[in-house]
Amino acid sequence: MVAASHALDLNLNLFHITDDDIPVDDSTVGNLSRISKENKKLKEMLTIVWDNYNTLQTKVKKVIQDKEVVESSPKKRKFDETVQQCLLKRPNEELPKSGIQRVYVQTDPSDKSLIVKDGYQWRKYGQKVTRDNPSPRAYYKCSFAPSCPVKKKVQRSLDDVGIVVVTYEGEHNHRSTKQEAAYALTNEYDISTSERMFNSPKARTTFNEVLVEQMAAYLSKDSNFTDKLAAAIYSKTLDANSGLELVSRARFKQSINRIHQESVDLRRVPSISRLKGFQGVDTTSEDQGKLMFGRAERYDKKGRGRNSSSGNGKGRNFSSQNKSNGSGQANNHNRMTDEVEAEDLEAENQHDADENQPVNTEQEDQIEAGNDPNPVTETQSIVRRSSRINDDVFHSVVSSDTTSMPKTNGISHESSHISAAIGIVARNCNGSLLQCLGEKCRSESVLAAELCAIRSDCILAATNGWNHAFIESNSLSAISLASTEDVPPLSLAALVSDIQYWKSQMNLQLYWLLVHVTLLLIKLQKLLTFLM
DNA sequence: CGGCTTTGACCTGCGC
DNA sequence: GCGCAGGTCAAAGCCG
Ligand SMILES: [Zn+2]
Repeated sequence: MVAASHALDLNLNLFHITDDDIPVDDSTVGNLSRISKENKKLKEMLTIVWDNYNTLQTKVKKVIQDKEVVESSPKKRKFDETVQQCLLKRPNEELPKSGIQRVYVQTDPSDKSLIVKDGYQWRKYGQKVTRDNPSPRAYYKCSFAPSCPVKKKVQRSLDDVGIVVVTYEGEHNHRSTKQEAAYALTNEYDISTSERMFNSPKARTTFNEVLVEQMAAYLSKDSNFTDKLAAAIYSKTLDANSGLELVSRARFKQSINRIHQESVDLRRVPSISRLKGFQGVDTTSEDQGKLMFGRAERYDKKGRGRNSSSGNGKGRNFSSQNKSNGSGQANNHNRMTDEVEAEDLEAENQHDADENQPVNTEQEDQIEAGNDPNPVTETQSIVRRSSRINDDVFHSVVSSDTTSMPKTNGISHESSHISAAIGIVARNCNGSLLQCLGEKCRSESVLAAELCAIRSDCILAATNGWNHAFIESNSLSAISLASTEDVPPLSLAALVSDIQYWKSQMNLQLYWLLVHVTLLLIKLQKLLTFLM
């Protein structure tokens, strides 16, 4: 994330300064054009990465298909127990006849529904009891039918009731909903789109404002760049003033200090150890099943009410389940608090904190990262509650930081587990703290830790009933994985499944941070034009 | 009211 | 042709 490291605070404070028409020196302009170029490069890279990702995904799929199907003992199923659509175990099996694909999905045996979420929308058109299998077979057509010819059959395995066999027939001639979202992320949010957004007063919705503000807040973490810019603007102001002071130095200094302070505060916010009354949650891999268990239970409870008790032609009663949306929030909340057991921390308004206590953030960050001085990666994700256009709901923001480090002497984070710390902070659009919690997590890879962070964000959003929240991560891989309906790597399937579950339950949206970097840079450019 | 599920009826292919 | 099993249709009903 090169672009993210060149940050500029563009929040409202700074905009007030711009009203006074401050000139900018050439070095700043140079910086900006450089960033602009970098951003372009990043976008190109993104396209390449995305293509590579898809290629890789296809290859992985193929490899998995070639692999022999190995039954795992029920005891070993620590992730996938009771998971509705956890595509954990069974590799796909492409039947000789092309276009027919069989997928084995681990589900809760007690759950009689035959719903397998795979990112596409289906319309059920039949259900039959088959000869030698007690559980019925459900027939689905793609809801884009007749334009899309894909059909699928879903039936529990005869050998293992915990496994659902899904037979796909044909190929979709359209993207899935998740692919659509991912595509929108990578392609639609290009410069021109952003520019249109910011040029049109109508389109400049509250949401976009918050989006940019939050991104600005995120980027202002890099005090290095804000320092430089602030200094540049300040010096230019002094030069240009020549007797006529457009901005009082005191006011300007105050603004700069504020920027610093906010930058410092932003660094402080995710720091778990600083949070009063913080109580971490250890979600080591052994415990990961918990969350899913709760989820599955809840899922199981819903949609039971409307089964017709009459049998079908063959004299068998079917119970079926509704789609998995719109479940009760109160229940949701209880579950979450029961299982996560994280204490919601007291809100802390950081804008009130005007005292300028110098903080060596670099040092502190290292301390907080743990004893290991060589953290592998840092993930930041942000959950934002958007205000829907017509709702007068105030905005709130939740962000989380993950710092991962090798568990053992840092040989390779692929071969050994890593431990990660996840701090989650809820904030409103002003940056005021609303809620904090944190957890430790041990995962098999950095990517898993990133997914873990995203999942935590999802869970927090769900806990608070933040429908339509936005979840951001600077890990493209994690976002991509969570946004595609393709079969994830086995080791990540549970996490991905969890994220997708919450995503659909709460209508969450996953974003890659670069998108917002782009948005911010647009605004930055506009600011500079204005300044000059 | 539209989209989806349910479910009995109907269609089709196959073996005898 | 008949019976059987798998697959599909479509009317009725549910639900947001
Ligand atoms: Zn389709």
